Amino acid sequence: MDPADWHIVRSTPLLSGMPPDIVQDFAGGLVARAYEKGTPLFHQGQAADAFFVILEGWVKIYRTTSDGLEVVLHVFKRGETFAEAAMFLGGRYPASAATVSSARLVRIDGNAFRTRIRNQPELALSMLAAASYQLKSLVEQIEQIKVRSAPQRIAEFILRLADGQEGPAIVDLPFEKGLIANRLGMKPESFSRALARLRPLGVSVERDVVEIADMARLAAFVEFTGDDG
Amino acid sequence: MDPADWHIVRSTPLLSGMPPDIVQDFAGGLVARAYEKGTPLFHQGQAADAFFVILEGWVKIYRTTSDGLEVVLHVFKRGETFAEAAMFLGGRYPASAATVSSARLVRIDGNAFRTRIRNQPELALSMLAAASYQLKSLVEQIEQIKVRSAPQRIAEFILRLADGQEGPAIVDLPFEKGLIANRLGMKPESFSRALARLRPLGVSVERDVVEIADMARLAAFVEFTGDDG
DNA sequence: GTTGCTGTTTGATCTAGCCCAATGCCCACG
DNA sequence: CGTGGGCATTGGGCTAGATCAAACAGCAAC
Repeated sequence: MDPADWHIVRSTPLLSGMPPDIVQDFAGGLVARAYEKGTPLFHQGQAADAFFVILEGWVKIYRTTSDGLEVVLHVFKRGETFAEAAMFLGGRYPASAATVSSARLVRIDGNAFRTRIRNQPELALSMLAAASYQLKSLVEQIEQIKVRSAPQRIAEFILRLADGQEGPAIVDLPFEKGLIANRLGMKPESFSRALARLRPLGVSVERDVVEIADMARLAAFVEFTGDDG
Repeated sequence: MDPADWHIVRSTPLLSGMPPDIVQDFAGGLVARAYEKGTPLFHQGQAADAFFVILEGWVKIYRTTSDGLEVVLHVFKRGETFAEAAMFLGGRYPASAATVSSARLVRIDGNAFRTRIRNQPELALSMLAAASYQLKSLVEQIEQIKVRSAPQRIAEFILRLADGQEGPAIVDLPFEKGLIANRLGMKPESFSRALARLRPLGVSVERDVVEIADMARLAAFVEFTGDDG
């Protein structure tokens, strides 16, 4: 854990509310570890005894149905924490997690963290904030799956990647298209075609590099129910 | 608030973790109130200054999109609390709420509750439990929308209503079919047709009463991806 | 270079569920 | 006891996206 790593850990929504001395107190125990792409971190149903901070790379949260289908619920990125709500309860993970790129993570043990919280009510407040943020994001995701078309969902995804840029922009797709497709609730073939359908809106794709002529146009497209034009 | 009401309030997951004396302490402030069917309780974007306990009736949580479409995220029933996570943060409600039947609710003020929590870390733990339960339920909902067919989602809904009964069973649909349809992510027409398609599995419908010949058969149907019979 | 693997694209077909519209059923109200 | 307004069902046509299948590109190992 070098200083840059520390900066990331301290700036997560979960821990940023933590008094500095408590964070320091944590310092000794935390170790960053590198994972290869595709490493499983935990499985749904397992005892939830830890949560994670991502220093580098991407991690997917997914569920496997009884007949082997995989549904990706979320893909977390550098600087985000995941599994904290499940861990906190000391129950079981409701979904599985695995890295989707090579990654560096910090694993934070649940027991240690829980006992700290009992003495630090303010910590619980940050936990609640984090949980509630997740809640909101899931709520939004449901809305999107239900009311947006495939191209709109992709457009929205790209907008998020470009994160507030204006005018023309270039973004890299951070992981395999098949995974993005799953995350957006569609099949890889549909993703490919839907992405192609964004070309008239000034979106061109070369391998995993996406070039957007005008962000505003894309944003407008996401908003409209797309009856025509 | 008669004793039966109290029993309900005390047995919510959120408050059951609360020490009895604290609950007593609350007693003075709480008032049950009756609402007509269709009464809005709060709107998305409003300051989240309270949460609710349902003593009687049903409440829907929904989002209205920019073009007026409504997506129902959840329908809560008697004995459940809602909006606690949003309230707790003191931020804004991420969705709207309205009664879908005549109802009796207890409204619990956020400020009062928040200050109590600061002194009672254990309370925060129950809050977290509640939040995490919601999280899990949303996660499951996303999985269902993505991988289950319309008839399967309905079957699942019925199974939940019948809550563990075995063999033959009879259940009442608790509110309008259109609302159930929305909650399950489909149109009323689709709901009607999909429900009819469950007849071969021993499900018959008469107005809002559903008769199931064999719960096990329905449960099996939900599991299989339905490639064929 | 060749082989093989994995991920992506493209094509052709099929279908679940949406849209639009009509009709029917029930209950409330005069 | 009629009549009107909500909800529910039914019908027909349509389109988005799934499915099945094949071609294709990049990359690693040999």
